[in-house]
This record gives sequence, structure tokens and C-alpha cells, in this order.
Amino acid sequence: MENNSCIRQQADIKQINRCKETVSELNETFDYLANGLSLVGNSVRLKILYLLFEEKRLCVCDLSDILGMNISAISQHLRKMKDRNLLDTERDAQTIFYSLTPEYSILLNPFFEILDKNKVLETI
Amino acid sequence: MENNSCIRQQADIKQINRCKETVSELNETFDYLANGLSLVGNSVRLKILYLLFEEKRLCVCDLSDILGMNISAISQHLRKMKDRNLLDTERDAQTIFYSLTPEYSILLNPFFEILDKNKVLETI
DNA sequence: TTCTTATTTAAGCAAATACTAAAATAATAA
DNA sequence: TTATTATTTTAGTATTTGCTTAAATAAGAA
Repeated sequence: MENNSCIRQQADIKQINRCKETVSELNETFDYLANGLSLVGNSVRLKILYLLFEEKRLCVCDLSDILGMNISAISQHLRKMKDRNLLDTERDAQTIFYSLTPEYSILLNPFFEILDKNKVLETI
Repeated sequence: MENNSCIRQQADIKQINRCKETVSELNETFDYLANGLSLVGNSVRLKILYLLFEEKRLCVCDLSDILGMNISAISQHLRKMKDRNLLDTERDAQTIFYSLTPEYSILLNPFFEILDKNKVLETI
């Protein structure tokens, strides 16, 4: 930081201090939330999340076939989302099924609705 | 793609084809949405968005001071979000004020509520 | 036990991202 | 006009991310 003396003459010092307090109070929350959103902000992972929302559960192999991508690449995406609690797993013999955690299913619903709406529009 | 013949014996072919169709129909929508979410999925930008949600409008200089970051770095973040229509600008003499576009204010509201709730919790 | 199927993990690399520093633009004041 | 203030843009660099390939793990079948 070279130059944080840029503060405008007309700057609202009270406002700036209030904001600084907010940022320092919520710092970890910002990081945690941003990290979760960055996982959703990737088109491969967004597709996976939406497909799991629609189909309830899918395995790596299904997703690899659907998305036309390497199983390893998909597996690595799934791991990230599982580690961040976006996904649950359930084993059925050799097959591991992934599903959306209920919390993220709710939180991401507005985005899934956008996708649903677009789907209808494009089908007409 | 070396090996997309991984398909399980028990794979639900109908399900997989339905999913493939969904993905191909919505492909651009996925990309567009993911791109928007990737902008929100960065803690600096999430902070900026939340501060604009709370304060209605702020300039680069305010944000630079609040976040303790280089003006140039903030300006580059703001540009990305303006280009993707997350932000509006309004000039007041030499100062350029940024604000949230109404659409994204609504769409991001559930996340801002999480932040609001955490703020209250930590203040108690 | 060995073989097959399903999946994960590790290593390596290319592309994307975020930041710094310096130069450029733009509006106002002297 | 020149100087000041507010901001953006460009170029360079370090870090992060996403994918490929190959090796490792894990469960069931022969």
C-alpha cells in the first residue's frame, strides 16, 4: 500500500470507520462465504450442482460421461465441493453417489430457478 | 478424454441422456451464471458488494481506505463487476460513485443476510 | 488370491487471476 | 495555462486453478 492518503476532502469519515468495523468484524465470514461462492462460480461445478439438484444423486462416472470430461478432473471438482460441505456422499458397493447438502440446495435455489427458467425458454 | 467408456453396468442411460440434453441446452447460461458467481466468489469483491449493499454508494478511494488496499487493485475489481453489470456508476465532479445494480442486489440478498446475521451474532 | 470395476490421489504443466508500480486520462482549482 | 485530485489503464509478476497422466486405493467377482 503506497498511498492510502487519497481520502477525498469530502469523505465521510464516520461512514468509512463504520465500514472498517464491519469488515474487521466479518472478516472470516467474508472469506468463508467467498470460498463457497468461488466453488459455485465455475461452470463445470455449477453444472454438477445443478445436475445433482435435478437428479438427486449421481456418481463420478455418470458426471464424467454427461460432461464429456476426464473422470479424474470430475473427481477433483467433487472433492473440493465435498470438503466445503456443498456435497454429501453415500456408498453403494463400488459406486460412490454424490448429492447436494440440504443447506446448499436451499441457498443455491435462486440460481437453479434461473437455470430452470432458461431451460423452459429455450425449449419453446 | 481417454476413457469415457467407464459407464457402470447399472448406469441409467435415460438419466444420462436427459442430463446431456440439459447441459447442452443450458450451456451458455451455465457459463454466464458461473462467470457472475465467480466475481462474487472473491473475498475482496464480496466485501465491496456487501459494503455497497449497506452504504448504497462508495467511490474507489473510500473502498481503498476501508479495505486497506491499493486504489488500482480496487479499481480493477470494480471494473470487472461493472463490465458484468453487477455495478452501476454515477459521476459527481471528479468522484465516481459505484452502486449495486438492483437485479444483483436482489439476487445476492440471501448472502447479505448471512453476513447480517453473523454481524449481529458477533456483536452480542 | 488375482482380475475387474469404480474411484481417488499425486505430480506436472498451462492458463487464469490478483496484485504492484508506473503511466495515462479526466475534471476541477489556482 | 499549470497544478491538483480522483480515477483508470497498462505491463509485469507471483500465485492459484483446472486439467492430464499415471499411480494408488478400495470393493466385488472369478
